[in-house]
Amino acid sequence: MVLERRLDYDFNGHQVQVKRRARSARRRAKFQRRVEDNQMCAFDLLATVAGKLFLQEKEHPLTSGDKSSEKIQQGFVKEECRDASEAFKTELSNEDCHRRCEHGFVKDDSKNADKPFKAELYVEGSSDIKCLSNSEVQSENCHFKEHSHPKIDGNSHVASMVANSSCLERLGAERLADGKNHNEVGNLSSKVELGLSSKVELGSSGSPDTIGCNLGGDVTKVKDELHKFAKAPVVTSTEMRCLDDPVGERSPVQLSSGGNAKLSGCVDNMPYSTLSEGYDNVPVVSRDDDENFSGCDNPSLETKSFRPISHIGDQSIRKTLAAKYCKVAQQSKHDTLSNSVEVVNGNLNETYTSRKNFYKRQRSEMNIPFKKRKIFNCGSFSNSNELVRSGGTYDKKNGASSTSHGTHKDTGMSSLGAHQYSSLGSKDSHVNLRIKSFRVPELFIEIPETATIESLKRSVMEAVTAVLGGGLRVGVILHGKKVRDDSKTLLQAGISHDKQLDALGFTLEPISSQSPTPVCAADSRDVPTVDKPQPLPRYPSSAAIHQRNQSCSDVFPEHRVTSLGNLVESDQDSALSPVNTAVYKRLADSRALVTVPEMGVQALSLLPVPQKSKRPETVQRRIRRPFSVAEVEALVQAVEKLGTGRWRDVKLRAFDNAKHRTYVDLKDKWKTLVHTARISPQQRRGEPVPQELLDRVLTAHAFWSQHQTKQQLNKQHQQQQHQQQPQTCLLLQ
DNA sequence: CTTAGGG
DNA sequence: CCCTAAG
Repeated sequence: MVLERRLDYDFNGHQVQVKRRARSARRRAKFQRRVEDNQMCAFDLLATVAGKLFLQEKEHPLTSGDKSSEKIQQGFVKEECRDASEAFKTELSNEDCHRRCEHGFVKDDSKNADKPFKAELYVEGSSDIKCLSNSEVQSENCHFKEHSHPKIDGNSHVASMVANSSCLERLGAERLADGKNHNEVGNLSSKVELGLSSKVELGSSGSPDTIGCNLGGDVTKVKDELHKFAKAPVVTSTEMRCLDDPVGERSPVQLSSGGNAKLSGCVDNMPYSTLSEGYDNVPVVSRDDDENFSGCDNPSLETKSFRPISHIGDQSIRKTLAAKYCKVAQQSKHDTLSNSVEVVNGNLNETYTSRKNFYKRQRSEMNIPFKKRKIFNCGSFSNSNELVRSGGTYDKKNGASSTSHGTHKDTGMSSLGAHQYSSLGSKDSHVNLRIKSFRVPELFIEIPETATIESLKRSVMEAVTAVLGGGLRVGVILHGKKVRDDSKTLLQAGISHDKQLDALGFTLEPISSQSPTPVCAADSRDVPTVDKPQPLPRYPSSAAIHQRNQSCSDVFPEHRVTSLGNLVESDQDSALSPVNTAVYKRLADSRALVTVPEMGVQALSLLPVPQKSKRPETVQRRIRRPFSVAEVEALVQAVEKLGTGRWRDVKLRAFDNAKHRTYVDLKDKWKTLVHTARISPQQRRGEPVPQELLDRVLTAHAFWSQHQTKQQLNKQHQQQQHQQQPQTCLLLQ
């Protein structure tokens, strides 16, 4: 990719420069000057940030007390920046990795490969543009508060970074691209800023990156949260992504670098648990410091939430990422499903090159197009939607308050949630179960930057309802084990009112996934009255949908009505894409439990994009959905029967229900299958396809190729004959 | 809209 | 997967 290459180049260029110091004194001197300049800039920036933080601190005395501000002032930014750049680099190098966070960016002139790249950060409140050289931006701790920035020129973007003293935070700065680089990631015409408070964590090496913003926090109100989210200022295009915090509480945004990124030791040393605690209930919304978290009903919660933010020290600072990609990966063993909403915006001009294509795509499927990593920023915010019910009633208050006293007994899986309530105690003892929260699996939302907040809200709502209504099934987990036998009674399964059901958990899983995808956990001491989920057929059909709805309805009756089964693709396949959710061990504290199975996210990431988008949004690339073995099997079978060249028929015959598989996809898959079959097993990637299938692929391919050739020959013959015949006729006449 | 291929 | 040229 051009962009990546270019970025790499920049980075490399920097490295090169460093290594070749001796090469040219002049160059060195130049570099030096630059460094100095950058340092100055960095300090300026820091000062600004520090000032801001200081203000915050004042505002939120609770959180004061860290040395971070001091550090910042002292210029401890270097490390962090370096980390950021490294992370960035790492990310760039990993094409498949969606997680990208932005950091400073290159405003590069391609001509100056040798020079360190310069990143420009725009800090709110400061009219100056700060320039940090790559090399300069390194420091162990950087603490920046998020800032929003107006875009300065057509291509410039704001960079905002906030780091907290705990070192955990990190953020990305938006990258500025110069006018020439339209394809650069950083090149966004605008930025959407979701004000979410979150904590940004830098993954330590080996961990996946993630940027997440935690949305609401406590549990309870998906809707509210979403609404809040919607209220966040959307400046323009950006991809936003939020992660849920595994714990179920608001979590910080995590940014991790690619597996290789070297992060400063800070992160590693920082006990996550500590952090997490500090971040609990971080307010999701706010765009700015002074903005209050309006959705909070619970005072205590509110207070709590702010604490982190205000803290310079160990709390997170909210940040805005304007960035690019952020792949969320949250999940550690403890994670729950990620529910994140991803809003992707792109630069219209760039991305949207063809309206025609856009429509085309829309017509063909409802996939979520992903613009190639270029253009978009992401902001992520995770919305942990939590539904709290007590006695069947949706209870927000409890949700909020429960958090405070929440005793979480982690049993294998932590408890996200449910607290139990006393049983009603009747003859047939009932189990009252309270599910404190559920996380909504990842959602992708595509929306034009020109869309209104209202439409954004609607889109999010639709996405959420679609998922809740028809894209999920409920799983029951007891003592860490998934209860698969749906025919068992609760008692038989070990769920009774007189037992402590600490280990009872529920999960929301994509219907298509076969592996357990715990989404949420609940713990209850009493017996749950909730039904158990039923395994769905691999190929969900209408029947499957039914089931889904039913199972969902048990848990979320309120959503049943809105289920938009149709919006959700019936993926039979299921996605198997290995979730990038790598494991985040650091998210330790999590009370949430959750293990994230592979397919979970993917299946859920269907994008409930409004069918008729009023505006063509940026064309985005569809999400990648690797073919499952079952799909391959179906494909092979169909091709064996129909032959190559009849992809539409193949589609109808074998993938009629898979809306996300177009005949072109099938054709492409066949192409890759043929290729795969021809290469050595060692060279194959992805989910291994049984050799037997590959053999059939080759056989079928050979057969039909030959067939096709013959047909063509026949055709030619016929044509020749036809041509001759008329002539003959004429002659006869 | 489908196919077929290159990217 | 995307994009397109050709039917």
